[in-house]
Amino acid sequence: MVVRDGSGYLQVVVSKRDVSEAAWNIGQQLTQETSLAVTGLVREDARSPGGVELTATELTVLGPSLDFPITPKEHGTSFLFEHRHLWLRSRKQVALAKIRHHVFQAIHDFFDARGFYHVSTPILTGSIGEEAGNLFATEYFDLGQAYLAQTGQLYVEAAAAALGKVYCFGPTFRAEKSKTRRHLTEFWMVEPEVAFADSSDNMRLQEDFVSYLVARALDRCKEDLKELERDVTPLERVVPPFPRISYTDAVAKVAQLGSDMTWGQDLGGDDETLLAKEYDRPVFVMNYPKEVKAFYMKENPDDPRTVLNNDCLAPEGYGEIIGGSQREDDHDRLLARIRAQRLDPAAYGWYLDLRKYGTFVHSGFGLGVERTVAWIAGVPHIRETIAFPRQIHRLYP
RNA sequence: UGGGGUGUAGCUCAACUGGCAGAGCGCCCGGCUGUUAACCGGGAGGUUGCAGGUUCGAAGCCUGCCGCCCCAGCCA
Repeated sequence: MVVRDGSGYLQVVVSKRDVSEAAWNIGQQLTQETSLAVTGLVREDARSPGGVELTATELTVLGPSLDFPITPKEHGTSFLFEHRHLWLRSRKQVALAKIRHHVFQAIHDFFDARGFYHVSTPILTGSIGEEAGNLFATEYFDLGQAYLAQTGQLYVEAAAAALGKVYCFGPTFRAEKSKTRRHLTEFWMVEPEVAFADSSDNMRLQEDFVSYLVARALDRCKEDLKELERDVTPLERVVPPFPRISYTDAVAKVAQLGSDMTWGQDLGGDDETLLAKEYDRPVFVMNYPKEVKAFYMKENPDDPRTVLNNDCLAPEGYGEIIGGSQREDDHDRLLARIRAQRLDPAAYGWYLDLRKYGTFVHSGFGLGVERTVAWIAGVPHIRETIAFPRQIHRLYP
């Protein structure tokens, strides 16, 4: 049999001549996922996977397990997600959980080593954010509606004025009715924000950051990547600098490759895949049309139809893992953008204040952790990269 | 929200043109075995998603409803 304690797997051999009759009988009755205590002798043995195994001398059942629903055969996704609390114990799910852990740890290590401060931004917010239609609403005492945060960015801009280099890292919520392999209604996003950094500085930080996360996974998750049968050669190519292409050039390029999109539209999922396939590492697409992007992005002085932003597209069809931009730091221009998008300036009073009292060039980005983990681990759907995914049709378990 | 698909045993699926509802795995009983998703023999297990309709006869055809999956949009 194989036992598991989280640190790894160990093959255990129960041999009739080495155990009491009672222990032998227990061994005969053992079922899948029984919780047990085993005492014995560790031996090298070429026949064991891993080369080491344990000859049991004592065997105690701590918690029996009858009719464990997840058998070693095939199951469909609906069934597995209904039993997510038990599915977590499967080898591939354990490997994914470990990769996720190391990515989380690497995020904190990267920013700490570069002098960033971690700031906790609120999950309950007023109506401030990007698009009101995508917010989860709840009652908030006498103050009316509150919403679950869909970004910490605006808050982290305020913190950057205090601390220079900051990041927030937490769950974010989008009430989008999205049903694709790249979407969850609750996901984790890390959002750095840097004072006195422009759009170019921002992309340099992004390529260093993404490369660091990949390198960390390659270093610490060898066994887990192997368990998932992930071909790591594409990951080994992920080193700075990443190629940069303007939105305008990207449109021309995907048109050449057969897409029918035109200047002014956002890049669709197919367009992103088409473009990403042209490169052997993540690629930056810069300076999108103003109309398809958020109000807080700074206008591009060289081409006022566009803004100083960038997306970062992961290779192998994993799509957008980062959206970032230089922020509009001029009070009057920002106010004009807020009005142009028919947002309520009163709700953004504090955000406008940041431009009123010692404004400064600053930039930042948001990286979707589940998308990043899915790409690194090579799994087709991001819902497996989080222990209990929240999707439009799933709230259990 | 739109397009496509799907729903049959605990699980994964089959069942020709509408003609006796089946297999593998799991489970139970027995055997064998340094195993790797072990193997061999036997057994139990069904309101074919729900409601109605057509028909001598419906898992299959028709109508309505429900669930799920994939893709698109939105985005990270």
